[in-house]
Amino acid sequence: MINGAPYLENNLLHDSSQQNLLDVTHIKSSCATCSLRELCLPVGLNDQEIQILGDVVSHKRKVRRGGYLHQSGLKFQSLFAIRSGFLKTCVLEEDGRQQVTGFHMTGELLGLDAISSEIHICDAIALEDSEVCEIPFTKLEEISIVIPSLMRHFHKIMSREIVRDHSVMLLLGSMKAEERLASFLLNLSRRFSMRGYSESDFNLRMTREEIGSYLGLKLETVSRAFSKLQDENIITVDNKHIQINDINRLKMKMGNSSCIT
Amino acid sequence: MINGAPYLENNLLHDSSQQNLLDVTHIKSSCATCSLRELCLPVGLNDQEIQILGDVVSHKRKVRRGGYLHQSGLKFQSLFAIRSGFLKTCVLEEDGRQQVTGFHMTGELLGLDAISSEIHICDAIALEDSEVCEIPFTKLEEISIVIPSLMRHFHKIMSREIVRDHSVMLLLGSMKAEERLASFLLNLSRRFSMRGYSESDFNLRMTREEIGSYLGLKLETVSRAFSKLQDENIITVDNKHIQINDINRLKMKMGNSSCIT
DNA sequence: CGAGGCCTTGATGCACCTCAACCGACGTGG
DNA sequence: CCACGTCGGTTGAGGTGCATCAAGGCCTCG
Repeated sequence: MINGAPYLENNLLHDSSQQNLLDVTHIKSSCATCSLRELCLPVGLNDQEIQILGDVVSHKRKVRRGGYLHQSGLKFQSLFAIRSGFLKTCVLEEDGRQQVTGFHMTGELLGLDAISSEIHICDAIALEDSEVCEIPFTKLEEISIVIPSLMRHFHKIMSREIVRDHSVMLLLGSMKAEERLASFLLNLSRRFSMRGYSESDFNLRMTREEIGSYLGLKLETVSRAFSKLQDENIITVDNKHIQINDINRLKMKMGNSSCIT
Repeated sequence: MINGAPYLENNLLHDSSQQNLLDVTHIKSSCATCSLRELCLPVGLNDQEIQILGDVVSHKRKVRRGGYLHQSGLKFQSLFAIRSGFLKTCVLEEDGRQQVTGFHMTGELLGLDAISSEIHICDAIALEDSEVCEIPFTKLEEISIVIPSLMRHFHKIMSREIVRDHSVMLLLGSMKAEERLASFLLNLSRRFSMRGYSESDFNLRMTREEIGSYLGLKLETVSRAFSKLQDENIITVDNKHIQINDINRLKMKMGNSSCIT
């Protein structure tokens, strides 16, 4: 999908990848050679341990823009580590509204919320063509018995997700629209910069409505908040292209509250 | 505290001890005889495994009403399982405001958010005299290597916390005051009923202000929402004593949204 | 008794929602 | 080619739900 390559390619490894309903393809991959190993699950593992993990994480899946990585209600079997691309997770309410619970980029792990019930309780949708590594969860638990440092790191990842959620709760519970948007932009900025991209110049992958859903605001309010920050010369907005002109004043906008982690 | 008894009493049963800086006491305990083992970490373990776990969970701590179980910034070493009582967790912002991130009752596990940084990032404060079991986290990780079902259950507990946080995010992001309060009351009701207490008649342990902080509302708004639900004969409010008169209509109040899990 | 904590209720203001109009980009089909 | 619809975004006008400010009641405690 990234250069228009056919999805239905057939490779001969133990991986026979047909496109399924969820709009993905399967490809062999390995942790040992992955450029994300300092960001992803393998953090802190030695070569041998990475090899064991890589054998478990044998499948790579592609999800095209707009496609589902997983859907609410489906049985949970694997976590997904994002190799490239950008996804959102969202829960669908009975009345059709959907609430975005997170935006996810390379090196992040998806599916942690499904461990408890073994059923996916949210949808994961690609906001741009994406590739993920599939990590069968029971196998991950098995090898984490022989690789204690992997287990420890996995626990930290889950814990970090809880911390992140708490900071979003704080945002939703006590910040004004402009503060929320500032916090959101700074969070994106930091995550882009951690991945080697510019911290002050990036493209949003999501619509105003998705941002609003995540921040507990209506899309018009998000748009107005963007305009206001631009009027103050703190950022420059050109549709989805954002430049942060004065990151310190953007931080001031958040008031005394701490940023989304 | 409850009846004005001195705190520094020294009794000779397995029930006493000295008050330390964090206002707690240390006592020997065991999972094998704990009435909460179907609710707490030991879920699904056999007798031998419970024994191993019980040996690790050797200390019981008491926290008086208003006392800290742990404080933000302190080094994380143990998880805490609540044996009795009721606690809140909250983060303190730079400007002095505090936001409640959760209310916690018997059988629930505290400290999961501190695993990632190994530093407590929130305060845990007892809302009534409470007892907790202290679970040294590195030991828990060690024994979960030899008790895979413990590891699996622990992962589910962490995952459940993430699910819970997502449902609170949904509440904060999209529900009106009355819906939030209804959701909150139904959540308490369900958790009380799981523990053998009445689902329709209970006492709140927290103030209106703490409820408001948790729900992203001001205390006056919480108070008005209580009054409104009472005016409609859905609940009866007598200060902290709540009776749910019509649980179905209370559920309707939440709209189509799902409850806090 | 007075002080302080917790709660309730009323009056007022404002931040955000809602509704609506409009714009530009893009794709489609006559 | 242009007409047209759709989608995402911006902006304005008006309404409203909640915050804010303020007063007063109840209870406990010293």
